[in-house]
Amino acid sequence: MAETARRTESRYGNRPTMKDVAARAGVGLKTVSRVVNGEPGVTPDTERRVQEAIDALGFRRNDSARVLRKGRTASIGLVLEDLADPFYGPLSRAVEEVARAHGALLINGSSAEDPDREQELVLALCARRVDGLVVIPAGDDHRYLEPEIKAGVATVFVDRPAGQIDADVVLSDSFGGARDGVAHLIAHGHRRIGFIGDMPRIHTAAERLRGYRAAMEDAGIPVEPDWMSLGVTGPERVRLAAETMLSGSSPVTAVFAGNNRVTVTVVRVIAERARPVALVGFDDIELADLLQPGVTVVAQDAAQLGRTAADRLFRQLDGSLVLPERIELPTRLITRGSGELPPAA
Amino acid sequence: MAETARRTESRYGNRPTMKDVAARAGVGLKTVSRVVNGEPGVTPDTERRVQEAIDALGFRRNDSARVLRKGRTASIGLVLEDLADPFYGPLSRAVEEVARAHGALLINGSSAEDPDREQELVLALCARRVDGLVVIPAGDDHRYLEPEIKAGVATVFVDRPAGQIDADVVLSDSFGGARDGVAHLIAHGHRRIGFIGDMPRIHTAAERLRGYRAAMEDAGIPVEPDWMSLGVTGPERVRLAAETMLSGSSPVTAVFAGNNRVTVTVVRVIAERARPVALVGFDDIELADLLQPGVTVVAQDAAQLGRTAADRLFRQLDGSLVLPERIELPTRLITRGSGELPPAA
DNA sequence: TAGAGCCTGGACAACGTTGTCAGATGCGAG
DNA sequence: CTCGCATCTGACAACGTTGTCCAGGCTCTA
Repeated sequence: MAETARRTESRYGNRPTMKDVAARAGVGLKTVSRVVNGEPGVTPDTERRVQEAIDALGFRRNDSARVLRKGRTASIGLVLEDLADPFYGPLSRAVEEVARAHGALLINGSSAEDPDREQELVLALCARRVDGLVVIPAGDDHRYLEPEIKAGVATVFVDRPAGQIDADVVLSDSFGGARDGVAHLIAHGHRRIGFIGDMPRIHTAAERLRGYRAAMEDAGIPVEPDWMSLGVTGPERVRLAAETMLSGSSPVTAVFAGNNRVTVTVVRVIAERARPVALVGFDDIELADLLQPGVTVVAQDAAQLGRTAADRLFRQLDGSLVLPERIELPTRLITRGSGELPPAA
Repeated sequence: MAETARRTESRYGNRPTMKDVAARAGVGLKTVSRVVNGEPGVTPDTERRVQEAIDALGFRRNDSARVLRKGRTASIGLVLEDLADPFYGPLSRAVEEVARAHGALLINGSSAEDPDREQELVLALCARRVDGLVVIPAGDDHRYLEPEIKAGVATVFVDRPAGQIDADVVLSDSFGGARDGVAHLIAHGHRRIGFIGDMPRIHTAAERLRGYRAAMEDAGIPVEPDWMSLGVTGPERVRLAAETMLSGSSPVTAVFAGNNRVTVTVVRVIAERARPVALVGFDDIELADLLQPGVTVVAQDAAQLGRTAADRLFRQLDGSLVLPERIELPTRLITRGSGELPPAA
């Protein structure tokens, strides 16, 4: 049991290769290759000898060399904003499952909402020669991807459209979802409604704001500037924004929260206040039904977003897709109480 | 603007190579390599010509070939149970950040708690020649990894120890955390306390059960068999288990939930019942503080777990680590109300 | 001005695998 | 007994990159 002897004699590079296996089994290089890949044309006896040599040496095929030779890597890249965000977990998992079904591995990275970092990541993935890319864009100019796409890297954008290039996109209906959510608040008697969202350069944030404005306009309610607050979705800023809207001479009676992170902070702020405030949030959150009152949300199906995107990716690779398309998935309003509170005096 | 012409003339493999760049720039192959890698020994004028050729052709270095030549891939693998589980998001992100700081990419996969799938994934990653592996083990026999570790693949296990091999492990103190959590319930007057956990073959589940038993024994409380329920953590089974414990002739007055998934289901069951039931859960959950009552939890720091593991991984790769070690991170009891309810009659 | 030494650039092999193709072996038929 | 064919096996090149090594041109000094 000398397992502790790790990397002593063997610094690196002395892994057995097919040549070693061939030598040990007393066969040719190609025969080993045939056995490893399950190709026909090897007598059972030879195969057994090769297999024994493989086991004895602990040989494992070097996929780098294989990729170099064959062209395809059987891996796809996923670039998203933050793996730790509960919205992206299911999305990521869904992409992974589709990849797995196609025998591909998933390489992923977080852009941290930084366009430069996104580009750096994407290009690193291209250098690895991933077969395809699923990108949740942070930046708004993706012309840097043009040569890659031309060279055959399948590409699908998710959650937000690509900038400056024509590519497959899978989105949720942010505009419609937000409009419906705000209309729901209006239907319950609210007229002074606040909107707190992500940075305006993020497409979904802009769309949801547009949905908010549309709902207000449809109802003939003029929107006051200080009812809207866009920016980073860290707790500090959101808290400040919410408290500002809820205070002053003519405070809002309801808030529409632009995404899951905003929603949780707004829930906290509202919970601290005496006067009830209606709330509808974009994105479902766990345990939303158990809060008092339950949080009404506009839910999007993150897993479905990921599945759809990955499906399209592999269909691009199959060659069964030709033209880029824009797919918009519907959202669903889930009423739980917080959106149905009447406006307080 | 003919961006729609994707993969027409170019099926694959006709990406420009260094040879193409060299030809176009009118220089030698190695000179291109030098420019691409920022190596010294190229006159500014030559460098400019090469750079122009690179841009004109849209050349991108093929990392597969590079890896084959150099030996190291600058990528590490992460195998966990389910990317969609909120516990693993931050862990995964933390590993990614450390990898990024070392210039490495992260390839990850979900084992879905299936030992075969775990092995399949790990070996696929080894075939890719990842430099290192962070594994949250699903199985309990990892001897299949021995040849890989010997060959130089740095390996760190997280959250649960490796089976049958001697390797670095980073854990949370499941035993101590559970014992403290249960002791907390006992301190608030409970004697009939239930335990609902994950499948017993999972190390953390077994350890937490052991912590539960220890706390009960320390208090001199004999444990009845039907106070303990271990199995899959899907809502159906957990719900059934909770309802069973809470009904009958002598129901439990408090429940210790073995992980985040169990906790949310138990919270739901408890919310439906008239009689209050005390609850302490392992793992913190979002919004736990806003529920009525707030959910008392034994929190572990998932991000710290990931960071610690990744750090050790790269220190193995540096060669600054020699002997496998077992690191146990402390847990933290966060009291919020649900654990402080007195036993109901 | 010649020689030494430095700097730049390029030819070539090697990494480990797979595809091509040709050689070897064994068997049955004429 | 020999030929032909089918079956199995192996030699070799190629994938795209980087490390080694050498050649040629330059500068600097004596």
